[in-house]
Amino acid sequence: MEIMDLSERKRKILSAIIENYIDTAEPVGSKAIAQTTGLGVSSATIRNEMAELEEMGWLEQPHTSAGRIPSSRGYRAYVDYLMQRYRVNESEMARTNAFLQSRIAELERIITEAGKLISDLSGYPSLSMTSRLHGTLIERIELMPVDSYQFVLILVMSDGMVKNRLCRARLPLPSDLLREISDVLTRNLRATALSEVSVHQIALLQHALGEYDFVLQPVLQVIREVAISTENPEVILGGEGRLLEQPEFHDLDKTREFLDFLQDNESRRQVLSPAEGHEGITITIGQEHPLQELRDSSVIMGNYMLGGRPIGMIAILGPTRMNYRRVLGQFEYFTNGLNKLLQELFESQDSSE
Amino acid sequence: MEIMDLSERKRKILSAIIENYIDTAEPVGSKAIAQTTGLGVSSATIRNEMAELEEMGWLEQPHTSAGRIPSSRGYRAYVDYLMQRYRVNESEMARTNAFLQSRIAELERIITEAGKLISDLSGYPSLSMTSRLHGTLIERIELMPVDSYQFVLILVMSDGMVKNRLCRARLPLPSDLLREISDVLTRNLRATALSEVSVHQIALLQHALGEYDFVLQPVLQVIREVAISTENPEVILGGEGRLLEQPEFHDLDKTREFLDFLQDNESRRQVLSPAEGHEGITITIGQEHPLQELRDSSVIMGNYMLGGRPIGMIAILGPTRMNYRRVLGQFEYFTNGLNKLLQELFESQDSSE
DNA sequence: TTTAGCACTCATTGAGCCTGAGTGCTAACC
DNA sequence: GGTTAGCACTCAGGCTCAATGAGTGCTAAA
Repeated sequence: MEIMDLSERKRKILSAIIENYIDTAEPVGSKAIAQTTGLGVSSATIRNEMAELEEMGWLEQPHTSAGRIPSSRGYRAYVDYLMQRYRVNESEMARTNAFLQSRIAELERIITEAGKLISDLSGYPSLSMTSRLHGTLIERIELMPVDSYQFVLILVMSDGMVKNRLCRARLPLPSDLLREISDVLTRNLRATALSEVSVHQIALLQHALGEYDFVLQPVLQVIREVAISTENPEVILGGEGRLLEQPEFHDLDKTREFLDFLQDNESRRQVLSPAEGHEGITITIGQEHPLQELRDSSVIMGNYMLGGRPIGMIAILGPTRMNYRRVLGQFEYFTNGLNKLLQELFESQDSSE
Repeated sequence: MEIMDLSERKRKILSAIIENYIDTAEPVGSKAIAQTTGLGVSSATIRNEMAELEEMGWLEQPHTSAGRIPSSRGYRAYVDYLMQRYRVNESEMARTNAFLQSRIAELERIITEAGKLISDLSGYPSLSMTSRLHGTLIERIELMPVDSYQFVLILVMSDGMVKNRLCRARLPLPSDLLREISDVLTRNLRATALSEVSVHQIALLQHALGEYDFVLQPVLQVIREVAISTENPEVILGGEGRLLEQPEFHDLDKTREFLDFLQDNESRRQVLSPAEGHEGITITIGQEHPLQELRDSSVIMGNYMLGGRPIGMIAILGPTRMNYRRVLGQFEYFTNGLNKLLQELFESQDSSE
């Protein structure tokens, strides 16, 4: 039986139960529904309807003499069909816009900062990950003097990503020499993917640099590190403390177990796995998630693309009783803004090539 | 009465009680002490000693028929005089050394990463903060091309700190033009403190850059942002979830309150305040800390210096029952390594000027 | 000075009971 | 046929109360 085949009244009752349960975290009784929904029928009628809704699998009962709580299927129907749109309020808009306008132009950081913001707005913990794709190439390598023995190594990638590192030299390096070395490095390594720097190239460089070949060591190390972090992106967890605000995490032992589980980067990546390849927003509710550990949780995930390539993901984690309406509203508002920003960025990049 | 005026036996008993309590988080009884310490006296004797220790203020009793727990004063004596050194084990050494050798040369990051490591090793949450002092000057400003409309702005400070930002231009900027602009910027702003860039300098630059003066906007913005973050350093909290592993945080409401308190950056800075100006390691136990919120907690703080200037702080947060012996051992081992590394860095910087 | 022994205290635990919220069902009503 | 009032029933949560046992202080003897 599809949700839309139900009577208007049943759907109203189901929505009311879900929203009430989301608010209170307590099983919802027939009396409360009769009073609050204004359907003009008695609690007995509601009881009959509720019994049917349970039989059809939209609701569950923790024990005989308790009220009803939504099943995963109930939440799913709510999220997909019943829920009304949440209007993001002034202050949420303001915070989001201020964030987007600040244009923290390093992509890595924009995503992790965005995770914090989302966690702040929603009141649930968030996960965020930047996935830099293999397509990006070395654009430039520059060594800039700090003092005569120290220099900053700067690696610029074709998509504008920048890595820098402070290095010390065995020999004094005057700035014009550094500039020369930078040119040699850039000429040899430009347009190479990070993971494809060849032995041949290295040998050439070693030859070209002569007694200054020691600068190759940090250069290659940075390249290796960036390549590795590209393949094993770190997923950042923020606002974990907010979990405690949810009554479902009042069981200390379980909560600790759950937080332990979230400590591990590999686990975090698996939390995000259902959204892989899905553009836009993905939601998993309760058991829908492949991970056992998340059977009592829901995850709202957003995948961000730049010119067809995935560049990052943000997710919000909450109990299945999460406030889908509000959180989705906030998430969508943010996602739209960010995507517009990314779009602009992409177009400007595009038009200039 | 000073702790060292006590009899050898009393001190042994006090140590044993503290260590037992640190392990179990349960009040310690006379029988347990009689059995485990091997003093060869009966529990009755221990009882007499314990009663005296309590009278002198080293111990407390939660209620008449319970065992004893250490007072703040007791912990203090333990930390200052009684505690034996903890020998850092192989694996802890290995992790610490690997970390230090990786030489994450950006100071900002070394401190925050260090916070994570310390939290991992100790099992308690950690705070970390980089305090860049006002002494540092602009060393160089470089604009590097990404494509014809985009460039990376790189700000290098005299202490090797680097900030970068991806910028878009209104006009195409060929690379030799960018190089020229970089030279103009660097010549005009070099050796200026971030907070002291003058209106005069800006006017000069504006004049010199002509129609390309739009690049000034991002440059000045980055300078402003870095200046602000210098004065209001962010204190980073890591491993907050580990608090839950401590039985003293089994009271959900109090724990949530505590975590809320730690959400605020200003509070975090106040947590670190007792270590300000103190080189080396500072410990506050229970009520010793000026903050009311920390009356049941202890804080171990380390201040890191480079050439006489404070450059960062790391702290571990735990219940007063924290395992001082182990944590201090780990903290000291790490601090020594980091200080040696910083020392080297400083010397090399020094010798080259 | 140490110890054995005893009376006492009190947090913790579990059993038993009560209460109230909520249900399902039935019979009457519209 | 749908709706409702009413009633018997269920069960989680909160309460009291007694039993348990870990631990203490004190005293008298070694």
